[in-house]
Amino acid sequence: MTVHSAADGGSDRGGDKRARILGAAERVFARRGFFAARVSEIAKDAGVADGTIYLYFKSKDDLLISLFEIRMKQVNDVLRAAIASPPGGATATASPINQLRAFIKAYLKLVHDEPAAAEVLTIELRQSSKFMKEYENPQFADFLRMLGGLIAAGQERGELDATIPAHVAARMIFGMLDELALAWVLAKQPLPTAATSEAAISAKAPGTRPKKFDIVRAADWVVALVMTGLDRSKKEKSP
Amino acid sequence: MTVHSAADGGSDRGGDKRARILGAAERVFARRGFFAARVSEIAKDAGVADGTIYLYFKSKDDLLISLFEIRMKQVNDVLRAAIASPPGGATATASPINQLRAFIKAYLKLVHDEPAAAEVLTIELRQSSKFMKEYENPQFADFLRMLGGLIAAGQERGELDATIPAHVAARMIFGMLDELALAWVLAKQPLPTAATSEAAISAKAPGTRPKKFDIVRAADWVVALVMTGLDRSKKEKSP
Amino acid sequence: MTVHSAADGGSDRGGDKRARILGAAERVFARRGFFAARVSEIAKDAGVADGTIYLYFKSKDDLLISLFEIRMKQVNDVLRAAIASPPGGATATASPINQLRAFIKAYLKLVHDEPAAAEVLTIELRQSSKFMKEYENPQFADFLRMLGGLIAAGQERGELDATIPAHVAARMIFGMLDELALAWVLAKQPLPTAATSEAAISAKAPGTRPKKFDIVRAADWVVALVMTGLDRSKKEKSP
Amino acid sequence: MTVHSAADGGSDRGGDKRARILGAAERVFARRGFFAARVSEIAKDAGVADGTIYLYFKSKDDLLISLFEIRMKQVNDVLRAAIASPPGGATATASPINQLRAFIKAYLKLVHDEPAAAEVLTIELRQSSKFMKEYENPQFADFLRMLGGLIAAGQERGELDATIPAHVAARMIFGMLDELALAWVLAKQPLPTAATSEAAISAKAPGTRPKKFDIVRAADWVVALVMTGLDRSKKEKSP
DNA sequence: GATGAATGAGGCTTCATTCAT
DNA sequence: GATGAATGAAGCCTCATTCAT
Repeated sequence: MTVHSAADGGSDRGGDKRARILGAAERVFARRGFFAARVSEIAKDAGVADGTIYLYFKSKDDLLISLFEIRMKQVNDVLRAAIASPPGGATATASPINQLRAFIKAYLKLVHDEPAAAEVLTIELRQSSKFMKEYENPQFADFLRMLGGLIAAGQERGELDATIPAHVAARMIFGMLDELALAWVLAKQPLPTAATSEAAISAKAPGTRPKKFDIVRAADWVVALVMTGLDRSKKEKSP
Repeated sequence: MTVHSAADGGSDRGGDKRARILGAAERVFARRGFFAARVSEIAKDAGVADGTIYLYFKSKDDLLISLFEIRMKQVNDVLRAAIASPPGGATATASPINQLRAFIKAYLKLVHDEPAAAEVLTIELRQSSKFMKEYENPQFADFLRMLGGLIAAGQERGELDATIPAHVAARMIFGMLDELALAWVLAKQPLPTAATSEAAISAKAPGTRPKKFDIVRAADWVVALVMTGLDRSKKEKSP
Repeated sequence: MTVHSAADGGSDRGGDKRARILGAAERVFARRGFFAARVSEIAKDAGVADGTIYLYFKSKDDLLISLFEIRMKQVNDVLRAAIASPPGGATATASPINQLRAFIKAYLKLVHDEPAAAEVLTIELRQSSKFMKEYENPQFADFLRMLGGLIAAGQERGELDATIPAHVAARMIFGMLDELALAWVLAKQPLPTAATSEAAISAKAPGTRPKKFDIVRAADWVVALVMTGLDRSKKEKSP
Repeated sequence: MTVHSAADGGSDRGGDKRARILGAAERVFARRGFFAARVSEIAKDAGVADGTIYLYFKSKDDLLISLFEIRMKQVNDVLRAAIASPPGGATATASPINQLRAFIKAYLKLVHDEPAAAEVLTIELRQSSKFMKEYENPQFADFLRMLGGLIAAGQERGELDATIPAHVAARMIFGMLDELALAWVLAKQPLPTAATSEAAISAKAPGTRPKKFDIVRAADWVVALVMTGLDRSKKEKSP
């Protein structure tokens, strides 16, 4: 799945300039970070002239916002599909709990399958106060609404603990997923870019950059934590 | 608790320039974001000349790193104290579970008491891949080690679920705390700065920027989720 | 009188692209100024593609020069006709003085009838030292020669003061006409373009932008000044 | 009189950066025209770094506006002085007619003494629609008011023809002065800059660029035209 | 002839950092 | 130590012009 999703017969030629630019932007943003990314580098990576970028996007900011919206929409689409169709292919509508499980698994699978997108969503998005503070993202609101709706439904059925407000629970779950995604994404790169900045700290304290782990499998851990929690101390209750 | 906290004999005179600069940097970073923050604005806010900053810090980057390390160290100190002393003042060593509860509550209380610091820790830290990717933060490693150690201890005692690796669980919990802190910090500002940039999106989708909530109380929710999870469907509990 | 005036068999179809482009250029130059005018805006205004302009003109510069030459030639034609035919339709050759009067009146009437052309001639022409300094304009030379010739003829006949060199007097009269035209052209626009630039000064000092006046009537004032001057103090001399 | 007027002991060193920049801007604007002038060339000519210019001026536009205002103010000061003190040093207040004469002579002498300033005032000012259309210049309004006031005073005394509105007469006189200044300024340069632009027309039609003339002496011609006009045909005066 | 998407050189401006005082 | 005026590298973006269709 490249950034331009749709059926792409491999021919990256033609009028797909916009998609090429988005793809290049995603790579360069992931490589350098939004602020350190140079428009000229994106252009070169996309194989177009600098000015061409401005035929498709209003500004560098617009490029990031567009990228984010496209990606977040894809995420939402995938998640919506995941919670709509029960894994077993059963036709019965899935229960909120099963939907929640599917949601978590689908999200982390997406991170695994689209690491570049994951970088944009977990890192770049936070790069600019413009996006953090000024830019209200409808796609992200959708994401939270979907997750919160699942939880609220479960609470109404009495299947999920209702003491935690659904939208807060949604935030917490998103935080878990996001942090796992971030840790996994950062663990990936061995930083081949010989850090030019003298500010770069060379001593890599072990422990911060976690050993690479299986993010897809981590979904089970998230489900476990979210569903049953960590506490096993009350087992003595049972006679 | 100002940025220069301890070991500051009250003399806010003389060599406190370093502390004044750090305080100003924290405010300006929180106000503008790291990249949009201007060194000259920090200098003015601190009441020193631009050049003076370079007598105490190697660069703007160094300023952020120093700020982060000081704050994170304070956080770690507070958390260490919180898990060391049982809330009741009892001398007995607290159980891992109680320590975990204390840890979570102390963290969110800190966010509440020091919002400027919270901004630096939750937002600025992620603003630059320079810091995300190149800078290995020993204080953050300590934070994770402390949290992970608590969980590992609980797992060894059989009080906490051992199927989730301790360091992964620590990440998940940190993600929850961090996301709540972020939501709370961002909910705060009513954005009085009349967004001049045309890129600013005017339609403020309700729901993205959450209504202000009680972050201290939210600690109970985090504890609830972490300890017992959300699932209440196993009604076999009842006899 | 549109820009393509004569020799245009009415067929506004087909090869009139050149004329359409010139007309659009005149409007856009008048609206924006030469430097701020965009070739693409001219193209859109003319209803042709950007590239089409380059089928008819070498460059944007060439467009301005062509426009100026065409307009200036028209002006010269009108002026030549005006000084050739005595106003009363008499066949007798007009005297230089009457020709001078006719010249002045015809010029200002032209400004009144073709304000877009007047803008090009009074404003755009001076917008670029490229045109002021590098481009020697034969049409303008003709204009000055015509006016200077009139004056010289009058001087030879003893009807006009000969102390002022004819070509200098021509310059002075052109200056008067040009300045009046400029003042009149600028007085016209109520500046509907909500000045976005912060450089725009808001305080509109009354007096600079003159109230709109009757430029055709102003011809009489020019004639009066040129012919008899302002001085009325020596009238008491005569017994 | 350099751009920074005041007592300048020749030492172009010290804190006079602002003045050096203004002087350089005047030269470069005169040499290239406002639009073709490069900020970097101004900086080099002033012997400062590019960025230094922005310590003293908000933008390139601001530089031109500042330059114009300073120069125009100097012009107004000189003219005010000229019409205040009768040439003979007599203490009696000069008559409007004499003031008008003094005004005209002082203006053209100024053009002669400060050709760079004259270029800015006659050419650059008109380079941008920003200045022509958006920017209302209070100094130029003062100039016109001064000249118009002189004429109105003469008209009230009955010494000057009252059929021409004073402010229109002022415009006409300014037009004459401005056109003469322009012709003189343009006549000066032998265009040593081997025109690089292919658009440059090489054939220099003689006649357009007038032979250099004595602009100070030309003041007498302007006075003659303004006072008595050109018409000498009414010989009925004599007998 | 006509099109208009693409080009790419180059300008204005910002701002972290330096260094003479 | 402290200052803050000066520096100058470098980026985003514009827009006249070209050329494959």
